Amino acid sequence: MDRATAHCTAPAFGARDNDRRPPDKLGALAATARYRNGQEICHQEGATESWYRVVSGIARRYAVRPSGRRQIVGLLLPGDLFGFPSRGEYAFSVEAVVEGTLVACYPRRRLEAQADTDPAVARQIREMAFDSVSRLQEQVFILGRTTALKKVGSFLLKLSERLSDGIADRIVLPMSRYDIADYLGLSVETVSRCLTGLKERGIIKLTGPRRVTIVDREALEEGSGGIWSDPEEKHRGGFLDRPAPPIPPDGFGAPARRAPPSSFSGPQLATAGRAT
Amino acid sequence: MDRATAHCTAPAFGARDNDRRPPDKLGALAATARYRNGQEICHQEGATESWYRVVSGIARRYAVRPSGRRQIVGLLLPGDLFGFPSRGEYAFSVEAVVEGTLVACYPRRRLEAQADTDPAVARQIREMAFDSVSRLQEQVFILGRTTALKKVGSFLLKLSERLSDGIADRIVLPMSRYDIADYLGLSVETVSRCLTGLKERGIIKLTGPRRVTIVDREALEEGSGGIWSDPEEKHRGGFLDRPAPPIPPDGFGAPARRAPPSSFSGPQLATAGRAT
DNA sequence: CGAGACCTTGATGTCAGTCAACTAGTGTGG
DNA sequence: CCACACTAGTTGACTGACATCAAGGTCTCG
Repeated sequence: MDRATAHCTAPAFGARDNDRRPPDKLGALAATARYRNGQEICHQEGATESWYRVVSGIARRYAVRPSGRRQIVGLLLPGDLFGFPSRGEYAFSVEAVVEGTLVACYPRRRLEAQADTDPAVARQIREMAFDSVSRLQEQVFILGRTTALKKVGSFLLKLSERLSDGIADRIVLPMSRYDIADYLGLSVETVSRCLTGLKERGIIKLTGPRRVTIVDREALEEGSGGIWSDPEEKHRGGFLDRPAPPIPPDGFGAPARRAPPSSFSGPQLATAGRAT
Repeated sequence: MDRATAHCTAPAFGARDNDRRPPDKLGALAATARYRNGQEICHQEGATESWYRVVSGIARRYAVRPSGRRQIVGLLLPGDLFGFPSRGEYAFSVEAVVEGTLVACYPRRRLEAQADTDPAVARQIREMAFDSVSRLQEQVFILGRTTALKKVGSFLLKLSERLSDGIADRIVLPMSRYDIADYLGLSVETVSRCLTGLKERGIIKLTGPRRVTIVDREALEEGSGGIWSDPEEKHRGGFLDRPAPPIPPDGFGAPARRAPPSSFSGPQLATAGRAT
């Protein structure tokens, strides 16, 4: 059985749309389907004639490398649109992460036709694409972190932001350690160690394997490294400087070296553009 | 002097548009400006009332971490649109990488108004946003590579793809090693070592610090790791298995372990949604 | 109970970051 | 002109963070 529980219901959503979206103009064309954990939603994203949107639940966009290593290149949360054409040769698959993930499926052609006639639809699609860009940039930013601890920290923050509407500090991880590892480009063991590391520093609490409570959000934010584009703002090192695991008093501690190497917007304008 | 050489000329482009884009509907509103190497194009991307588009030259989107480390989160090549609103708290700056980078600047409101009346404009903006998504996904994919060698390999491939219209195997690196390092999340030294490593394996040639010739593209592609979503396709290890540096016959060599760990589309459906 | 998924912890090896030294090209000023 | 400073790039030695390998623990389900 493929797409086992797929049942087509026309509008059927807009009811579950969980947040601050504009009134939905896309609903009319939707066919929703429910997916089980691990079930494939679309095989070659972008190659299909459909666009998709997560209504509830969570999905992952991934590729499997020749080595057998799976890489998760994106997490799709409620409200996220996916499936639009990708120019590159890369093609990713998407599958559900949590049981009963509900996905709306739109025929691309008809949606685009509708966008051509109704500017509001066009605008909404545009904004969703912008959202995608925004999220991907954040992800790139997270992946660019230097240490595993910071990656995991950033990941928790982002998750809490998107899952709990920004305030509640109790997160239920929707995915396994393996998923997190594949998402952050780490090994499972490292992810596990980082979580216990954060726990030992008193920054988070682990009440059950999947339940995380953020105790010291500020430390987490600092430790996860800045966000600010100005070198001036904020200079503390972050949670890496904190007491560290109380029992084994080894030093973590961020080196925090490397001054902006050069070619910085500064005065040296003429020297710059030579390039051989 | 800010934006030193900025001179406003109305259409002024479409002439330099370098590739396979649809006939340009956006030109009429543009004001173009030329930037020097290292010069800032926009400070808080997304916060401005303008959208930008690289006409010629190259720009980098970056943030500076509290540690002083600069992180490049995107490379903007000719044709790329940037500056659209980002939802997250992250704000990146954009500056020119090569001398004389030409950037078109559009008033956001007027462009959106035009998109509302002209579906072709709306469509074009949409496609540009999709392109952005596509490129960012590729970048995430590259950043997810495990080894530095693979990252650099992927980077070269992507660059050759985008800069030389896909065929020519001679690349002129538009950026310094520092930039590459900050882009790939590596140190300069590692980037340098990787390039010489690839040279010693006979995969590329370095004719001058900024001039790279891809000798064995296939090896580069294999070594940089797969692209395919099916575990079945392709199983060779890539250039890491190759003779390796002829003089120091140490073994690199890809471990290529880790089978898809679990929770794979498999039968365990009921267990999944528990989360505690 | 046993099987299997999921998670954690420990020991060990290795890749890449760090520090340091060196080369080369370029612009500056005595 | 040459000394000097500065930037870009390369290479080597050392070390530390993370992957890997291995073992054990917990929970759920059959």
